[in-house]
Amino acid sequence: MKTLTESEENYIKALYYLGDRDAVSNGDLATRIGAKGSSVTQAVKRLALKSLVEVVPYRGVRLTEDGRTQAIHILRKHRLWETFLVEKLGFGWEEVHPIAEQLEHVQSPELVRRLAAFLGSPESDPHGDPIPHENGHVPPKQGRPLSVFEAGQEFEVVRVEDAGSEFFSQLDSLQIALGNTYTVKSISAFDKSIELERSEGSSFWLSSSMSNNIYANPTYKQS
Amino acid sequence: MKTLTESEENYIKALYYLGDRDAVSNGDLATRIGAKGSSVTQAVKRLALKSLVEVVPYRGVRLTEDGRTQAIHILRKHRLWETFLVEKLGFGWEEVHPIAEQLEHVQSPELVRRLAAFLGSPESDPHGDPIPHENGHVPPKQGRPLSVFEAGQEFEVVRVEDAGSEFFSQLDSLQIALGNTYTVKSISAFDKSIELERSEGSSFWLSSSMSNNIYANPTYKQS
DNA sequence: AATAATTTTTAGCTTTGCCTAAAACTATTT
DNA sequence: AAATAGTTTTAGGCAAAGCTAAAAATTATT
Repeated sequence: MKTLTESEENYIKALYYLGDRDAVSNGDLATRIGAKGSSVTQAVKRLALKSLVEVVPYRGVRLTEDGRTQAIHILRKHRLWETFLVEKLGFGWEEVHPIAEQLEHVQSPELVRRLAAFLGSPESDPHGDPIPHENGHVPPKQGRPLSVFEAGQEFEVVRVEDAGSEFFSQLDSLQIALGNTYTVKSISAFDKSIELERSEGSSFWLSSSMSNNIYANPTYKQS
Repeated sequence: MKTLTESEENYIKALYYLGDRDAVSNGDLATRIGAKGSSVTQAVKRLALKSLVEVVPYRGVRLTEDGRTQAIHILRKHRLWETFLVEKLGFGWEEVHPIAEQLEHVQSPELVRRLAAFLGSPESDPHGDPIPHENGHVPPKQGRPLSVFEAGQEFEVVRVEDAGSEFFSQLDSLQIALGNTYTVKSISAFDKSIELERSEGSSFWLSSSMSNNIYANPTYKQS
């Protein structure tokens, strides 16, 4: 398993994100990477030479098992570093992504092992995304979007999708954080916005564009 | 102050190490970087275009004030990360250099600030080398080589030079660590090897090639 | 001072990774 | 089925960073 360049790592990470085991179109990959289609064509050719992907011209690119394994390891590093930045250095959860994108390229298996241990082998990162295990196992993503819950349902926020820094500051100003529980008070028939009640009694409205990026598990309160 | 490539950062770091404000020869720089002279000639031309160095053909290269400032910031990052790796992750002091060489290239001033705070704003790294301040001030290197001490003198080990992993394991097996104090019991007239006495009474001999890489401050014991 | 040895630079080649513009292929629509 | 629209690939450039081999400049030696 040879060590990859930073660009190569970014490509297989993007391929895993966009398609996991499925084929990804040149265009989607180009958008995700932020390069032109012609650059992507070239890049995936190089990746194919290293058996990280399989390419069918005009049809798309797909990770090989080897490529997928490597992608997962990079994801593991990314999420461990994000956890470190928030838990140990006190960064806000909206700030850590670009820094983790740099840190994830550092090559040292021992560093990853020690970092994970230092953090207490966390199961999920500050956004609630699962941290792949060292053996390559990727736990499933937790939670369902708030839109699926009905009035009266209590739930625990377990994950948020990265929808930009404005989304995060909105979350912060509403004091929404992972682990918090709320009850659905009502749902607007007009625009699907949701009224939530905090455990201490106060309540507030959440637009559907907000709630679509918030994932939760129902709590079956002991009666 | 534009952001540099990893290669550029390595060049200015090498220039700072080899010459600080003095000119460095192409050959010395090539050896340090691990590249051929012709590559170095090219590289320093690029650096000169960015006003990081001044080049006089056939005469050598010298950092500009801007280049020097940037070198010091990289050194600060390097030594902070080494401290993190040893203090927080439990790495041995002989293992951390190559990992810190990767981490030092991560770009985020806020990360450096928070890392320093997290570590308690350390003055020196695990080898006893001074950590440059955020404002660019570089504290002087501490200690003098053991060879300058005379029999009967007590001293505190404050710094070691990186002389390879065998050197470090030798230090470990003799239980020599920063902060420890010893007394010079005798000095061999033949090969300048030194007999040292530990505070608990036991003693051992140290070859001059070992002692030349160990730096200490005399302790003036209160009588 | 002239020659020899060493160091540095120039010239030309390679790979990575990006670009634009044009050609080729696929998909859609009439 | 043909024309058009959209996507992907090819062709040709460019910059960073390395290399080798040859030329030029500097330093050392006779």
